[in-house]
Amino acid sequence: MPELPEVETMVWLLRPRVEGALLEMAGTTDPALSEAVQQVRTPATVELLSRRGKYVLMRTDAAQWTVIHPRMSGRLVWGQAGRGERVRSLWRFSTGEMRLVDQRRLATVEVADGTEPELSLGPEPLEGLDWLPNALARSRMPVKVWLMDQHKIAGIGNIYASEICFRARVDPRRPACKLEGDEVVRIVEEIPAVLEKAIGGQGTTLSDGGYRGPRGELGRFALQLAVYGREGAPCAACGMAVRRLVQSGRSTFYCPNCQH
DNA sequence: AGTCCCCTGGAG
DNA sequence: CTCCAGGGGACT
Repeated sequence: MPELPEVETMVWLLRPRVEGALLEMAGTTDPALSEAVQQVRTPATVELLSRRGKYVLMRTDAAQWTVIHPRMSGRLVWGQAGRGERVRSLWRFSTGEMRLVDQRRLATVEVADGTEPELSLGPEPLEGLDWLPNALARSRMPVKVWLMDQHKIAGIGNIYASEICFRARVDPRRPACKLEGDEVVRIVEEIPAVLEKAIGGQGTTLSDGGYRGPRGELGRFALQLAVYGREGAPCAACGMAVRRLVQSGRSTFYCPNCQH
């Protein structure tokens, strides 16, 4: 479920509890994760909890990195998991416990020694986008597919890619290299606008049970999704029915009137 | 860029 | 039963 804003929110909530804490034990009940989790050296003090793209990274003073990717349904929670939630892994700290809950068991955990592991990700979208116009000009990929390509830009997923195209008034099928100058400008503006607004709302929640805030509340951004998941509903800007199409096997939502 | 795959569950 | 789901890697 999580894209950059949800992962950022997760890290933001966990960082005050985890950084500086003593990691006493790491364990898992899932065979798919045991090889990685067994390598975790304890006890060790956590020096850093950070995000890169949609990954969570934790560094300890044992010169060791744990890299967690929530994929579709994973989530890191502090304290107890909710009733019926599938706990795949647990980290016990001097300050309490962190759990990886993951209904679909698609999340990954990797452990690496030494320097920060290479993740083969494009640049962070909230650290300046001066490079983006040139990068778009070099690709014939449909712009929405391009935005979701983690090697090109890190952290944008299926929800926010549709939302960014809508707010930039760009047809998601348009080849990246064929965007007009003002369309590129709007894409550059809307990427941080959409992501930062979502972070401010502590991520997005859909009614089917994705991300929940610290007290189980609905993320505020969910109410502001303009097109994602709204096939057939009227466009907030013009009233025309929102359409759904499939690009690279993923649903894209757009307004055929507002987005050319 | 498309297809299949990993995995589980909900909706229709 | 089929289709769908916020991700992404390995194929073609």
